Amino acid sequence: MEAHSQEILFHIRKNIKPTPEEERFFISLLNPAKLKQGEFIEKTGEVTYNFIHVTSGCLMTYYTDKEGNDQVIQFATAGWWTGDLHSLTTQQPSIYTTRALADSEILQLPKVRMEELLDRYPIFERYFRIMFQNSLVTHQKRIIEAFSVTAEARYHNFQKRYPHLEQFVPLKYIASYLGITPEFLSKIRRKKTA
Amino acid sequence: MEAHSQEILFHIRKNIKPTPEEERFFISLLNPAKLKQGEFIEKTGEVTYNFIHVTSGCLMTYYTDKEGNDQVIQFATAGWWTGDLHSLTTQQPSIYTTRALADSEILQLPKVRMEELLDRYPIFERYFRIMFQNSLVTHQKRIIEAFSVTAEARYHNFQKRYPHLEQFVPLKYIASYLGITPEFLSKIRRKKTA
DNA sequence: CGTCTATTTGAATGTACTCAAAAGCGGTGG
DNA sequence: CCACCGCTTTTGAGTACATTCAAATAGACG
Repeated sequence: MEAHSQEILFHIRKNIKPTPEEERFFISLLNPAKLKQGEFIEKTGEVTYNFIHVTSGCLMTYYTDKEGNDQVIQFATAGWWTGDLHSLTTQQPSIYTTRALADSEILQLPKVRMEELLDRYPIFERYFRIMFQNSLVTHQKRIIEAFSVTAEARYHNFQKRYPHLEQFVPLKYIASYLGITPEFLSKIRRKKTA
Repeated sequence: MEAHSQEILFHIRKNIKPTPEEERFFISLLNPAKLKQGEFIEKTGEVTYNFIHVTSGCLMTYYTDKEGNDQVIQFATAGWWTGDLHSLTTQQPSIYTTRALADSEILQLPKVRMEELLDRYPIFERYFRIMFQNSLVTHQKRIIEAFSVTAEARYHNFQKRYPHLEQFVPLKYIASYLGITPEFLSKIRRKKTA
């Protein structure tokens, strides 16, 4: 079994305790892939066929509105799942784009394989239930923050929460994630450094 | 079987097809309750012991920050689940308050009963997995909207999406849900009516 | 080294907030 | 049935946070 598989099993075992057979089957469904920095894995307008697990590197998912402005929804580093859940579920064209911010390794779980998995071994229903539940809690907090905290405070919280990301994520994407313009983020940073 | 039970089964059957025995067991775990308008069901600082399903009426969940400002997270009408998932999972004190906006009927699913249910009938893992997955999609869209759309447009989207809510929810709570002040919502409304 | 993109800076502007006060509305008691 | 009280909603003036636009500077990559 490869390093890839060990990585994802490590994350899964934090939440559920599958049998060796369940683990083996799960791993057998995954398609590994490597992405170069800047490479796209899912594009707006296309249907999403895979749920994506990040083994190494970093991916970002963003929404592009009619005016062409990008809004970053998520940065996904090792151990995270990413992609467009809505498109994956409904097989409608995706409203998001996902691309690699750094050279990355991913594992792709195709929708139909995922359904097979869940039908055969319901313990994985529990796994994804817990993942989504935790993610929901995080999303709720982000909504609160968006509405009740200034951009400056949001940036400082971001730095505390994801210290490693600031190292290599271009500031304009961090600005987008925080819901502000790159210019304003620059002004916030000047203030702090001064 | 009471009206209560039929209501919740109706919603569950949209997502999964439980056996009669599974349905019977599920229903047996629920504690019905009635709430008067304004009544609290979960309070900040207290641990959440129940997952709450709304059968009729309307509940709202909000976060109160250090300055005492309320931020409405969710309105829950018939067919919705509500409460503080984080507190329910971790048994840490809740950061949210949940109260009835109108006379309401709810079904409470205690945490320990929910765990029993999920251990015994994994089909309910699927049910909650789907619920959380759908909720996540909605939350992502709300984050996008918070950051990339003006308050005026958010209000109009809200009107389209929840036309029935505006009938009886005080405007100040709608303002809070939209992340704006009641004063500013009033100004938006004046503009439209004029 | 030159080119392309990311980041910074500054001035003018706009969106939404704060504070204070008036108006509207619903219930309750005399 | 009306008057009063408390709470919600509206209005207005002044202000603050964040944006837009334009341009300069800095970095990264071939």
